[in-house]
Amino acid sequence: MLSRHIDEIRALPLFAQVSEASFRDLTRGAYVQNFPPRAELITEGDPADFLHVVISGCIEMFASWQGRETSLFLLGPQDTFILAATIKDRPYLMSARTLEKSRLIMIPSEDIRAVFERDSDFAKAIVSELAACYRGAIKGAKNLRLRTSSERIANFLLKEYHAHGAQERFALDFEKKRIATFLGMTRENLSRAFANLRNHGVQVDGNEIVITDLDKLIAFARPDPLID
Amino acid sequence: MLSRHIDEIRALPLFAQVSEASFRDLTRGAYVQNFPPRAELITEGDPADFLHVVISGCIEMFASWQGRETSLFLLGPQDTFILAATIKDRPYLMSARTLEKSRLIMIPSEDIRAVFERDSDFAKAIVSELAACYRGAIKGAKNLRLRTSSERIANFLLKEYHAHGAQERFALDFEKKRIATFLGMTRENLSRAFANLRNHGVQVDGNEIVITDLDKLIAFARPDPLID
DNA sequence: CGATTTACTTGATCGAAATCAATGGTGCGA
DNA sequence: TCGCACCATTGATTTCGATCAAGTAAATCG
Repeated sequence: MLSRHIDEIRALPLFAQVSEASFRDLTRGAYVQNFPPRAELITEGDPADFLHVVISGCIEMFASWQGRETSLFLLGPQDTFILAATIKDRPYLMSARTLEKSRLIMIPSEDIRAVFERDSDFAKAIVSELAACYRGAIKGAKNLRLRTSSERIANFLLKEYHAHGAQERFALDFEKKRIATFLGMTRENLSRAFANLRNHGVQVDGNEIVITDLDKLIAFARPDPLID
Repeated sequence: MLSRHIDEIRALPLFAQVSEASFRDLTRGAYVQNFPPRAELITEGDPADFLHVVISGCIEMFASWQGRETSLFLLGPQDTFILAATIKDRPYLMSARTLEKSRLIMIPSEDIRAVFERDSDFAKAIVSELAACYRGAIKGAKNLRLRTSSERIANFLLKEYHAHGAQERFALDFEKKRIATFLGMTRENLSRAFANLRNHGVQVDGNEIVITDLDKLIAFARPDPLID
């Protein structure tokens, strides 16, 4: 089960530098599991029994309080969760659910902590991963608090544009509902914001995007390496 | 200069477990500096030259974009910033300014990275600190996104209440302006929210707080260990 | 002591986004 | 092919908080 994925796991940044022995210790108790869409993987408040690594699919991290719910992150292949809870041996602060059919590796938290204690290369990898997660969280907070929804979409489209080889015409990789979640707004407001972008060099037809005026879009979006 | 503070630095969680040799290496290039109120200590985008540790005073972490500004954290004694940028050797994502007269230790980032590489106890302390920062950031995001401003204040008052030995009458430790920043709102809305809490078991007079009905306040605030 | 700044409060208005509601389009299975 | 989900769009309304505008009280300073 696990062996079919050994190589891709080994290549993940978190494991690339650890010794062969440590890697065996980490994978011995680990297993790979497939989940259907909309499966709740972990629930906030539960003890952090496993570190999860996404192999394929799409995971939403969210949190609830008093019947309200907010989406905090969207994760894809190679992302991990929730490292901080695993390390500190504290309860999860977030819940996770699949948005589509997904495959994950689950590694017992005790194994993570044990290897962390004695393999300094693994400890370094963890620090690097944690620091990256932290900076990602800060960037997300800035994106949300400093920009309007139209500005967030404009920057999102610029990133997609470059991810598609700077083609002026491309298709969105996700359904709009998911993009709305990802950008922290409702799908109604996403629609309105897309409509609004017609004034800023973007044509939208279904999930076909045409950048009609790149300079205008950039002038509106003002992408910033300290946020994006 | 530094020697007067050596003991309190040594006692910080980040340094408590490191060897004497590592501690010397960390403090050799470090220095203590005093800042007046409203001094800008670091600016987002600058290279991460120093890890900062607050000895006394109060520091606001904030970020700007396109003339807008948002306050992200308020730090006090024993808090550190910005560890993640130092570790990854990336630019700061946030700016920092003093809110009052403050004293800080500044440790060259290279020294942090050097000791981190070879002292695994220090590496562990860094992981613990980073994980704590990360979880703090998540809690902050949940507090902000899942609660209204009145609810945030209600929970803030409950924490102050317990910090003052569960006395029903106590004085606020900060000026309201600062509390507003800390809770992510304007001082006008803080005033309104305080007024609103009169319906939920709290009397406010200047910076004197009287909890007239604790159960009512708790019922309104719904404190949650996964947020507070 | 009076003058000026600073902190706080309160009211009025504005704006961004959420919510509610209605409708149109598309794919899918019976 | 018909119905049925599900997604997306659009409009109307509401809500929360920000902003603007006075005005008061307390603190500081000449």
